[in-house]
Amino acid sequence: MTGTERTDTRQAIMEATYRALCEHGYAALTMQDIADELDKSKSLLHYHFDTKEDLLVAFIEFLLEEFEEKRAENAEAPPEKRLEEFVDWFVFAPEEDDRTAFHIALLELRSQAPYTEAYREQLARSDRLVRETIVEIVEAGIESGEFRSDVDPESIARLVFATMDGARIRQATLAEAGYAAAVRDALYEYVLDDIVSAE
Amino acid sequence: MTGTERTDTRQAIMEATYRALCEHGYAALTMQDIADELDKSKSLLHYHFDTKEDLLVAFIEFLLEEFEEKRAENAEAPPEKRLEEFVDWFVFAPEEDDRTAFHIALLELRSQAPYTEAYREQLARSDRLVRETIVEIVEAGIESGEFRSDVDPESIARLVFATMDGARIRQATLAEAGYAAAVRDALYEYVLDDIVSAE
DNA sequence: GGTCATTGACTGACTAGTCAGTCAGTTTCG
DNA sequence: CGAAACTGACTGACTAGTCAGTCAATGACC
Repeated sequence: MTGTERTDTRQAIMEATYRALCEHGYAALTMQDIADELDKSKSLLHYHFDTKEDLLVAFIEFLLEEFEEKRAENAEAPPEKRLEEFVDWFVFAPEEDDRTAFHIALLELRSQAPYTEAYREQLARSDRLVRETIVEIVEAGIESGEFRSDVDPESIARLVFATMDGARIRQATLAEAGYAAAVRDALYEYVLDDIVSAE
Repeated sequence: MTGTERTDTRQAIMEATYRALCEHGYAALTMQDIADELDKSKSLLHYHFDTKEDLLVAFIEFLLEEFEEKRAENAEAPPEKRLEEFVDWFVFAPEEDDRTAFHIALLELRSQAPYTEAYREQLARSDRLVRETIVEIVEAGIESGEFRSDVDPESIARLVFATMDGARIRQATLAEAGYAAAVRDALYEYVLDDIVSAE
């Protein structure tokens, strides 16, 4: 049972980190903030993770595992619906504050990736994972005849991902509510509708 | 001359800030770093700007003025060329390190905008400015018959801007050289070529 | 069954370092 | 001279990481 308990504590630390990030953001995040959310001492965090960086790398890994689970869930839906769900996943949080705060914190963290190789590696993994997900959806759509067959799934994946990522970032940093949704609509109008419509 | 000198010193501070940002990034930037680049004392910075935040707000303003100048320069070129130049401006720095480092620092700064209203205001101004620039290009293209007339310039501007911004951010944070150029190519293939080609 | 050793989880007090901002003064220059 | 530009020494607030030690649970041994 000790093994489980150790995992429990680490799980609790990850969840406390999530809450602390939402509340304070990444730049202002202190080990004390996480400890407060956990209702344990700061020393405990250092007992489980040598450094703050180690803890946060573990946190990104934790997020990736969650994404992988979610991805497996709706892998069986029809491509058009999967694509729509995926795109909407970005626009999410019309006013769901928690999620917006979290995305902002994640952007702050991402902005440190150029200086921290461990972050960069995890984020590169996440980039591959998301792009592969889109590629799979597009390939499935082409195979089933729902999508036009003369498009390159890799190119589309890159385009869709960059666009929605940029839209979400601009919305978050400008605090302008409708930004991401407006870009999503433009993405559909000028790109995705053409691809989805039968040839 | 005092007025000019004051401007001179402030100009020098802005340039030193630019260099310091490139070298250290935003998160790690200290007033001392800027003072070192300026070859003056840290106290002098506080003589001209009350706080670090004030200095950086002035720096964003300085950048905006530079962009406005540059924008005015090639306002007379044909729309297709202006659009291409604009998009390429994002992709810039295939390996021009200075510029990449600067964009990373700017991303770090942008990631603090949700917490700092003064940053947010300046960035909102910059967003409007860039989008208006694209809108103007597209409108000019429609008027001259070079672009398709059934597109909404505002939508296109939003789409192009979000896409290229996202691409540049992903390239910078993942340290993957070809990312932005690949997205640019996809953007042309699936969006811009359709718009530019005569109807 | 009771005592003793061991271990993992956890804490509080501490250190060492960083950095924005202050202030009392000096230099420069018109 | 007088004002603006500029400096160096200093402070106070803050924070990651350390360390000696507490406590409860587990297990070993007689």
